[in-house]
Amino acid sequence: MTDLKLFNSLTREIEPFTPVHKGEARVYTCGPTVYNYPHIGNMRAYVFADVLGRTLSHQGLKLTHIINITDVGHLTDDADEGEDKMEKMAAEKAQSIWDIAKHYTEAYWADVKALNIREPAKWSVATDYIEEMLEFAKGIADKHCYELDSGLYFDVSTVEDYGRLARAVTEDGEGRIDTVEGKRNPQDFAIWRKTPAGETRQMEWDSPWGKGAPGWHLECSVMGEKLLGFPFDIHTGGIDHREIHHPNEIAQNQAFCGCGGLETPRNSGANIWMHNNFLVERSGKMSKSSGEFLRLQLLIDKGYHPLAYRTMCLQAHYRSELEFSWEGLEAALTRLKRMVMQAERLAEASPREGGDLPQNGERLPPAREFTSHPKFAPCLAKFDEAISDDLNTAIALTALEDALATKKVDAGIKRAAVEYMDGVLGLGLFDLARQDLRIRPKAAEISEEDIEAALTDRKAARADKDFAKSDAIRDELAAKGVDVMDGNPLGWEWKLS
RNA sequence: GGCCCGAUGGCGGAGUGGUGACGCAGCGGAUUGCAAAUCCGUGUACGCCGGUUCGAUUCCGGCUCGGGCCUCCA
Repeated sequence: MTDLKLFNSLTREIEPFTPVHKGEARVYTCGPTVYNYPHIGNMRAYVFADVLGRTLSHQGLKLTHIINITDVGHLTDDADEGEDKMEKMAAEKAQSIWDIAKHYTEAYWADVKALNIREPAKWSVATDYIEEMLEFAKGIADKHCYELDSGLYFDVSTVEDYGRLARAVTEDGEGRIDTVEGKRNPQDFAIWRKTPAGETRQMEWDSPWGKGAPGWHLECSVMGEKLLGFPFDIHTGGIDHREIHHPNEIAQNQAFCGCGGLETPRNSGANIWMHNNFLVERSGKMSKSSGEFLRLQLLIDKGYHPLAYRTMCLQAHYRSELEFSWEGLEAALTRLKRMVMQAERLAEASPREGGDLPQNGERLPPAREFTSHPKFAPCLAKFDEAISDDLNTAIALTALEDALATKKVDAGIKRAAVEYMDGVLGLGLFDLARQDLRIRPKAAEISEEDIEAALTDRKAARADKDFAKSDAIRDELAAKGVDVMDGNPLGWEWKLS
């Protein structure tokens, strides 16, 4: 087992991973704000966090992973006059804010499941922690906060090294507009947002600073501390969080623990802060606020299996921007298909000693036979080295493919080795059949029954050596988006893109 | 305007101071009635200009181009 090294955004260096609690890993992942559907760029963050969690399990650590669900507190913009995202969507849809949260939480969970993202130890829901947030806020209010008409604000000058994570310049930037009257520093942010006088919100709570809702940075500090304890091991999120949300969260954490500056990373509340880079399109970064966005369901509607998207994510390093294109997705689907076909050949083999990765909260079982097998030991070494090197999934994936391509070996050992590596990457190759990857595109002009009927006719024509007819049927099917494949048990596939 | 990042073959994308991953596409072969699918094999790259070095795609400087952030965002 190679020692795990991870890139820490706080120091901008690759560091050895040393658990805070021996034999354990405690991870907090910033989850979605459930005011809309997640797009596939959002989901990249959870695929990344999932691979991180699986890698920690692979390292033999008992994992406690928390992902939060933000159902309150995000503003449509940073000016505190901005509307609350949740309230806004509720108003637009004429639904209760709680129904909105439920609907989009479930939509998010569906995507999580479809992408083979493991269930965390807990989905922590922000509104379940209002009391704790109030306690947290009261604890830091005197020394670090001040009250304005619009709410309770955090004075960022009261903690050391504010903005270190973002490498932010401390002097006032030209482009930054101070929209809230009375803020001591432009970077000061709301801990508690008061409901404007004369208004009533669906989500509001009493507080020493009046009726209102918590600021959107507060929940992560509170849930991280409550559920994992400061300092915990790793805090993850999208790279955008590196600039505003996490620096603010860190400032709150420093205030809470009364500790010093960030030369000592654990004063931030977590030893390591990790951020995945964006999924981008040629037209620019994906954005929810720009109207149309790519949802996982759209990929499925076009006939792409969701795990093709996971494969696509794994082909790149999490810290690199990843270019999304339909061609790229199709390439990933083909790659996945070929892996699945290799795995299907091992379907009958009973794996030696099981290749299962430990589940969330479990410990790694003792070394298995395949780890010392002459043909698989090199694959596993390559795999382990790659995944332990700041999660180099691109190379780890090739090690998995090396194992799949290994010839003349006991199928049971091969299956165990493949299953193990796959357990870390999370493609679930043995839970997939090639047929599962054949998803009917929504726009398909022909039903599967009609395809099968046409193929029966074609088979008869071929038996009669009436190739003109059989080729005509094939052409008709091709025109309707179906590729016929005679020498293949699957028989036919959809033509995508 | 400020801060930051990137530039690798047709596309995507690793990695490295000297034998130039990998995937998809392409090409060749096996297979097929012909194809497709599958399997095997295979070519092509490191933005530009300098510098350091025996040697740089890899280190340093400059330039050009692209992108991100400074507003909600994974």
